[in-house]
Formats: sequence, structure tokens, C-alpha cells
Amino acid sequence: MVKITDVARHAGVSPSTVSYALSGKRPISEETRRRIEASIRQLGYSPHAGARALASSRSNVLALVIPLRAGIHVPVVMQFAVSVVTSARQYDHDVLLLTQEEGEAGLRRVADTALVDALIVMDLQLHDPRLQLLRALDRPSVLIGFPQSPDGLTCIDLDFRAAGELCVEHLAGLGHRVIGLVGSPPEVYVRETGFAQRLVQGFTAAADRNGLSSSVHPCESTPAAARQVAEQLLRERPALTGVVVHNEPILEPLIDAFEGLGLQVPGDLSVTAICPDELAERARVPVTSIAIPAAEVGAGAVDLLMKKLGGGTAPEVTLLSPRLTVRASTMPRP
Amino acid sequence: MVKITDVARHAGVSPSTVSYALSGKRPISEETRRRIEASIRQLGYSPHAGARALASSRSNVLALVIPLRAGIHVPVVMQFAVSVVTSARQYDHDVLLLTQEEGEAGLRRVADTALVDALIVMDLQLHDPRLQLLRALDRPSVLIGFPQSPDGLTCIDLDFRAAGELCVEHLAGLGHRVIGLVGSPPEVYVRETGFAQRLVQGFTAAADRNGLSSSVHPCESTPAAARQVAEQLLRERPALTGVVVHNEPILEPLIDAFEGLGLQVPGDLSVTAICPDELAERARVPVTSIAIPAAEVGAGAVDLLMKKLGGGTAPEVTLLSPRLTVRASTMPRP
DNA sequence: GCGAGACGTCGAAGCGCTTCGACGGAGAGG
DNA sequence: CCTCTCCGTCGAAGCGCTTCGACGTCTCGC
Repeated sequence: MVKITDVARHAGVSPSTVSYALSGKRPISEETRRRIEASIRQLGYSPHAGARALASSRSNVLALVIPLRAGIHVPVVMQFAVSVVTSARQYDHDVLLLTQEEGEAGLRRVADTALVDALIVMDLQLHDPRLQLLRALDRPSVLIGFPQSPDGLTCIDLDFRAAGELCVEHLAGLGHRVIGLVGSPPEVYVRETGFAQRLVQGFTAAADRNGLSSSVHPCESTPAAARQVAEQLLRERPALTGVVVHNEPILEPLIDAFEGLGLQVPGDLSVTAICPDELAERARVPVTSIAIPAAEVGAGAVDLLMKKLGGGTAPEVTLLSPRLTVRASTMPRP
Repeated sequence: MVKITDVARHAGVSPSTVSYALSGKRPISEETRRRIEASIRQLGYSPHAGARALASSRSNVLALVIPLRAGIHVPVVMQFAVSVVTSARQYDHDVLLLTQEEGEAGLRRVADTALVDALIVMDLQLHDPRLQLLRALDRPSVLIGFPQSPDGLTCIDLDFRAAGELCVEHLAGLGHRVIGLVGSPPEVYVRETGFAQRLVQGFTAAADRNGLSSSVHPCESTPAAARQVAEQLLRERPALTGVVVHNEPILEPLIDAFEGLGLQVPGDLSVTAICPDELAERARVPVTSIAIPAAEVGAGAVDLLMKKLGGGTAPEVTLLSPRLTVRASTMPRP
């Protein structure tokens, strides 16, 4: 193994000079730097990560905790992960993968052993025991998603309230007057981080603001439940012409159900969804939708973390603006 | 930060004794060990990963390279990843996540900086440039999947040949005499690691052995292509009563296509597939299938790696036996 | 023309841990 | 009873890097 002293000798300088040339923490003359770089290349030197971490108390590694819970859309998680890794590399950091399974112990372990410099945690519960821990840890962290109260933490996610509003504005702009929201399973509204609630709030507020008649319907993620909701909606609100769906698995079944009940999409009923583009695109009727901007969220999380690692301060809340992609499932009210 | 010398002082022993108590590399008396453990707990000591890595030249971290390529079924990749992380933890190791994007440079970097002790690489190409690199690296590695020739490397995967055979045996056992294999897109047979080819070999060999009439049909992953293949099959082989599908995205469209042509599944046509259970289960007709045992493969990869890290030797090739789950899509020939 | 900085480099002191050789004491074997 | 071993522990020497203070050399302003 070639080490920094080898490089130093080869370049005719001291090890500290090599170190400074590498880190840029002190000025080094152009010529010396060049010589050092040449030596590094010739000898094939790469600094030992452990030694570096020990001496500098920086490991240049981030922890990423991914969720395993049922009901999570796996491809989206993967997008987050990939985007975090890619962004981290831009800052010359690597990413250690932790599963939720490891829980608090895992977080504490990687933080306390200084294996990682900072943590990114996905998918926290409303009252997650890890919140307290994250606050107490001596390492910065960023949450993807929002807990009950983000006091003292740093969170980033899609602005679900704005997403709800945007869907409604779109439907209202097309002339729809009676709309419904088919949401996540009831337990999500209890258990999760409030993103579902915030979507509802945005949906309702925008509907009111636009003078629309609206209603909200949590729904299990099964085709049968979708059928039931469709029937119920048509029975209770026969004038319905617009629907917002926030429940990936039943998007297609729900459209099928409506069509089974004699409603054409988008002829009789306009449908928008909050779901991955890929799902919206390949539905039988491509669906006008708002996607979770996984890549942006991941990159944003890393940016925030780096700012904190650099001694800067990050806002507690970062909300990403939703972008609506218009597809074939919405049209002006007949 | 509390360090090993603090623990040593608190327990009234020398730092080396604490180290040996922790690692078990030298015998420590029962009583001393107890005292040390108590001190560790009281002081909340956790060893510094960097220092440990530097002194022991072991980081206790594995690298996992995940694929990003199109056409890869993301949930399966995730299953691999989770299983690798979980298994690694059992050996007190962590997992560093790399994307394929980083390529050779990434592998070299984490290996040369001693950031990781060993590597797991998923989804290699037939003639992957990384193969040479992995052979040259001073760190052990395990491949998930098979390259052209595994000389000097360690590979693990589902035994696709046996999977092909198993599907055929199942159909043959049900009395089917004319069967077809609808496979991956043509480019997969060119590009990839031979798992597709091996499936074909198993399929054909078993068909011959059982005196069945068989044919193989690569197929693009689009519903249109599926429809075309279905038509072609019925035209060319009117006596067809059994089909094996190895192409996740078109499993459902293909069944739809057959039914559109007047064939009932399984009444007129028995269908088996190589695909994730989740896909097989939630199809309109639940499909008899062989799943990629992602959890086993991941765990197996880690086991192999640990063996190599421990100075042991690992077989070049590890094939996992396929398991066929019988569902509603197959029945005895009418 | 001279002091004050700034620049570029060096040497040495760690960072916190593991590991090697050494050593006293106890038990075993002759 | 004496030596030989093995057991349990200690001290010291690194592992390879960063960083701090120091020092000589320029440059610039007045």
C-alpha cells in the first residue's frame, strides 16, 4: 500500500504539504501541487479512509435509512436512494445503507462510532421514537417527510398541500364543479407523517376557494374497496365530474370501476392522481398526475445536510413545489 | 467522546485488555470481562470506526453495487439490497451503497481507500469491464448473477437452467405435450449474463427428455409484442396447451392476449412464469411461478463473502434451486 | 528602507484503536 | 522441587492521516 509519506518522498516535499495540496486547506504553489499530483498518479496513491476519518473526525459517509413498511411504493424508495447516493458523490461522500429494521440502535451505532458524519431518514412515523434520538445525536440529520412537529430537525418533502390545491385548480379550470378525493387507506391518516392530511387540507381549501362542492374518501388499497368507493360516490354525488386519487395501487382499478359503472374517463369523469409518472403513463388511460419528485427530494436532502455539515444552518421545513403533468384523463366538463 | 482509555481506567485495566475483551482475540478472565462490560455500559462507550479500521485494517463495511439499467425489476433489486444489509449486520458489518453509474472508478475508489473490506456486485454484463478489475482488486468480491466465465470470481444466483426444467416438468406432469417459452426481449439474450440462455437450455433439454414438442420465442416487453407472439403461437402450434413466460412486464398482457384469442387460462392453456411472487399472485389469474429467491441470494452472497474474508475459500459457482409455487394458471391437459 | 503581512512549507503531535512481545503467576509434568 | 507451559494482563509501538504552530521568504505600503 502506498501512503502519503511515499508520495511526499517521491515529490520531494513533506507529508503535510501533500495533505494540504489534497485538501486545499492551505495554499500550495502551483508548481508543487503539480509535482505532487504527478507523484500521486505515478504511485497510484489513494488515502486510507480510516486514517483520514481518525485524523480529521470526518468519515465522509452519510447514513441513509430506508423504509421497509408495507404500503410503501418500492420504486419510489429506490429513486430516493439512488438520488441520495448520486448527490452525495458530488460532495465526495459515500452512503451507508441502513434498514428501518435496525431502528434506533442502528442510528445510534453508526453515529456514535463515527462511522457516518450525518444521517438521512426516510418515512418517519408521526410520533417516531427516532425523532428524539435524532435531536440528541451529535450529528446533523435530514428527514424526508414530516413528523408531527419538526422542531429542531430539518425536513424536506413534496408540498402535499400545494399538490392538493394544484389538482383542484386544474379541475376547476376545466369547469368541474363537483369533485371528490379518493385517498389513502384510513390507517395512513392515523399513522403517518401528515402528508396525507396535508393533501386533504389543500384539496378542501382550494375547492372552497373556488366554490366547488367536494368530498373526501379514504379507501383501502384493494380493487374491491375501489369499486365500493366508486359506487358510493356516484350514488351520493351524481353530479360528480372530477376525481383526485391519492392511492397508487387502486388508481387503475378505480378507473375500471367507474367505467364499469358507465362513466367514461375522461369523457364523463376527469381523473387526476398523485403517483409516480411511470404509473400514470402506463395506465389504460394515461392519467394527469403529480409525481413525487424523488430525485429532487433526495438531492435536496443531501444539499441540506452538507450545509449543516459545513457549519451552516438549514431551514426546518423545505417544501418542494408540485408539478402537474396533463395527460389524457382530464378534459373540460362536458 | 469516551474512548477506550477511559473505559480502561474506569475498569482498572489497560486499554489493550479492553480491546481483547471486546474482540475476544485473547483470553480474558470472566471477572475482568464483566468489569469491563460494566464500565462500557456505564460510560456509554462505542469504539471509533475510523480508528478501528486504521489499526486493524478492517472497516467492517461491504460495498453493494446496485444496477440502474432499464428493464430491471426494481422491487427485486430492493429485496436483494435489504437482504444483503440484514445479513451483513449479522456478521457485524455495514453496507455501503454504490450505483452502477460509478462504474469501475467507484469500485476502485472504495477498495483502494480501504473504505470497504469486500464487494458485492449485482447484474454484471456478459463481458463486463469490471470483471477484470474485481479479479485484480486486493479485496474479495461476490457477484450476483453470472458473467461469461466466472474464472477466479465467486458468483451466486438462481439456477435458471433448473428453473426452466422445473417448469417443463410441471407441465409435462400435467400431461401437456406441446409447450412454448415466451422469453425476454432479444437484446437480453445478447447482452446479459446468460441467465436467459440457461433458462432456455433447461427448458429445451427437459422438453426433449420428456418427449414434448417445444419452441422458444423471445419477445419485446410490450403488450403489442405479446399479442403478436400469442397469435403466432396459436397459428404455428395449434396443439399448444402449455406456456412458460420469462418476461415480467408482459405476463399479464400475454394472458389477456390468449384469452382475447379465445383460449381460457388454465382451461385451454396452462401458464407458468419465472417472476416475483407478488406479480404472479396479483395477476387476474394467479400464475404458477418460480420466483427469484432474492433474500436467499443476498444472504448467500454475504455468507460467501464472509467466508472469503475469514481466509476461507468459496466455490466459483453457487446455484440456488428453484421452487415452483403452483397457482391457478396450470391444470391437467383437458 | 523597513515593518507588517501573506505565502508556502515543514516538523511534530496527535486522532483512538489493535497487536505484538513480554512478564508474572499458577498449574502440570518429570 | 524445579522447570515448562499456558493463562491473563500490560506497555509500547504503530496504523496513515490531519492539523497546528513555526519559520523563512516575498511583497507591499508608507
